[in-house]
Amino acid sequence: MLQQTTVKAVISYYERFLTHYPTVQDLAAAPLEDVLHLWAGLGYYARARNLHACAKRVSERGGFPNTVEELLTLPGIGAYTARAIAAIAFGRPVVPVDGNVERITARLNATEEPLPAARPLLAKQAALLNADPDAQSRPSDFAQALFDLGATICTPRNPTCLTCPWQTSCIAHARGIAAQLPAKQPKQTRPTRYGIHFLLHDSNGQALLRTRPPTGLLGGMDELPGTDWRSAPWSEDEALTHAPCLTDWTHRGEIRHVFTHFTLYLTVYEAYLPQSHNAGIDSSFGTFRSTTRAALPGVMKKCLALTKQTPETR
DNA sequence: GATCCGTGGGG
DNA sequence: TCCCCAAGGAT
Repeated sequence: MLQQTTVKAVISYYERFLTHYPTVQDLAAAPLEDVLHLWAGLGYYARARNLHACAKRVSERGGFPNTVEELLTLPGIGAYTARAIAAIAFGRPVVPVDGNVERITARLNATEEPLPAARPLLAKQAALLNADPDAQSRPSDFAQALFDLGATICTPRNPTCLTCPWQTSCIAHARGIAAQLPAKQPKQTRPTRYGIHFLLHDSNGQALLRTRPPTGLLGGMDELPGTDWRSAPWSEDEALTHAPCLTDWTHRGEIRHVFTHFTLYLTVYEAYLPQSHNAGIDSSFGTFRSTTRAALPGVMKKCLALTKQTPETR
């Protein structure tokens, strides 16, 4: 959960997750659908799919591997997580390299090569950080101390070098360039995409929902039926030709959602099916289900939040 | 190596 | 409002 996600955002999800799945066997035995439901809103949903697959592997092999090499073979576990588990759970003297450790390392060594090209070099330099026997004897404490140093002192902006225990050995600080490191490659502009989605209620308080393909963007998550997300905006007439059925659609509003690599604007139409008409909708648009039981990503929760809202509350 | 993959908070 | 960044991994 902590991959690319802040502790604050994770905590409530983590606690709820462990309540449902106290052991790795519990997680391995759970349907992926339930796992995605518990993950909904946290983002990077491949992590949930990988964690579930990982639990199955661990359960099948009768326990967790305790070496970096074996951990690396598990789904969702890469160079960072393998070392974090090895150090924190199994006391192996390795240094997990996350964003914090990359930043600390770049500053200690005044490494000016920009990310991401500098990553292999920073990994080699970071592996030497625990050369001190005291560090080697407490791999878990040392790893977490590095995370905390990066989170509280050696921060991305305005690092508080005055209180840093490593100030005297930091080359970047000596040169007065700590705050500028690590350098980063300029990023490309984020494109914009547009889509239309339809919120159709039946007479039982359920909504028309469909499940996205198992991999890729929002893989395995649920959504309101709608159009593709394309670079050109949709006209109202064109949009309505993609509706699940002919009925009295109300333009309910628009939402904006920023993904990692594009910004999305969605227009939402809403309608209520009369009691006698909740059949005859093509299955490609989904099925009528409870929205509270669905695995809805943040972008779809925004769409649902538009229902019956007045402009003043928006 | 470059891309793809969410969401929330801080400055 | 906008940009940055977060206990990264897979393809």
